[in-house]
Amino acid sequence: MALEHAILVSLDERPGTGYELARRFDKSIGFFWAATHQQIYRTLKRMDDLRWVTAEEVAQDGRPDKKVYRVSPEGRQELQRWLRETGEPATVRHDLAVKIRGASLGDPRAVAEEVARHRRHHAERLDVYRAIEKKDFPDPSALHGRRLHQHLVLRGGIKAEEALLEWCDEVLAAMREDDPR
Amino acid sequence: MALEHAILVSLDERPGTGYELARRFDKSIGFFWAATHQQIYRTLKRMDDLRWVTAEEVAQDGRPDKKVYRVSPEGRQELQRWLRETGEPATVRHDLAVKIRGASLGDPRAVAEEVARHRRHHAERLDVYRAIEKKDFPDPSALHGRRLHQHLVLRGGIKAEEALLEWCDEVLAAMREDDPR
DNA sequence: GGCGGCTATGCAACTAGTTGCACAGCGACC
DNA sequence: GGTCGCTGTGCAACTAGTTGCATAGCCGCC
Repeated sequence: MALEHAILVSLDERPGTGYELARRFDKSIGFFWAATHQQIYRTLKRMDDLRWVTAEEVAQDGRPDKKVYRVSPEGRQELQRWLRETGEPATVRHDLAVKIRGASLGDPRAVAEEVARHRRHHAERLDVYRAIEKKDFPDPSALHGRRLHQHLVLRGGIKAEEALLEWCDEVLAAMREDDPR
Repeated sequence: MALEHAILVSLDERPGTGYELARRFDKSIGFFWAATHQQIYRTLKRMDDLRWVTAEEVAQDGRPDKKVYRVSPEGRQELQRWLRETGEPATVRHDLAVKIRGASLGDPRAVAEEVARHRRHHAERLDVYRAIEKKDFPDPSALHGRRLHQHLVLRGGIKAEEALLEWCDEVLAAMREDDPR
């Protein structure tokens, strides 16, 4: 399970509350590891029990107290242990691929429309990634260490979305030719 | 949940036992929807309760009886309903990306080695996909209907693995330049 | 003056997925 | 003669992830 480790990486970059982490998991690190606020709160609690993080309660007025978490030495050690571990490549689960494969058992046009929807999503996502790259990494060749690594992860997102976009286009073209309306 | 639907698609192509389905999920359809034999047996049982499949018990000698499942009319209807449904794009979970992003908090060289391991895995997987394409779809432009859809899904796998391979190479080159040994 | 959205946390119940084990006979290999 | 792997099914226990709800005050909008 890598949620703990994704949280450790994120908290190491900047301490924060469960709520803030949930925001970060809606973007940035969450582009490569999805998580809801529920999961994050539960996991932070467990990590606190394990002493991988320390929580500092901060009173606020006008809103509930918040707990600012930061990585402890034990947490950093655990992260280093995990980084040395070998892991299996992520298991894939693409309902869209299953739908395409089953298209001829239902309405292929409805499936084509679903592919078009996904195409739009991937195009948007790609725009977001490219905008981040332009803004945060204007000179990629000058990068080192942490900043380099952040950029490389973003590059992975860009390459994945480009491939998905091309695939959607290929599928749409082939299905249109197979069944011209 | 698409496991039921992946099973429906697979059983519609050819009826089979839980064991056979588990084999298929180790390759072919399983390249796009991972599942263990445990999950498959449990799901088949539930699908049988829902009358989406029918089971025919076949006695064998020398080994346990087997249950050959096939899709029922209700199952086909459910599949058609699902094909018309819109779904969200798959949530991603790439521990490798998390590891790269955290590389500078541990040993970047160990992470680079992990990237190299994944690179080998993706290169192998790409070879498998290309071999299947060459063998099963020698003339892609002549395909229609079900065969076309099967090929398009395979194309998605090829494009995804190509993108991952290129990404691994980019990461390895950049990390080597950042930290030449 | 009400409604929705933001910050902030969390419980409870559910669904899905993983891991380990068990049974059982066959054939192949060493 | 024993171990390993294949076919075939399945239970039990666990871990992970999702969904719905609750609390609670603030702010801005219509």
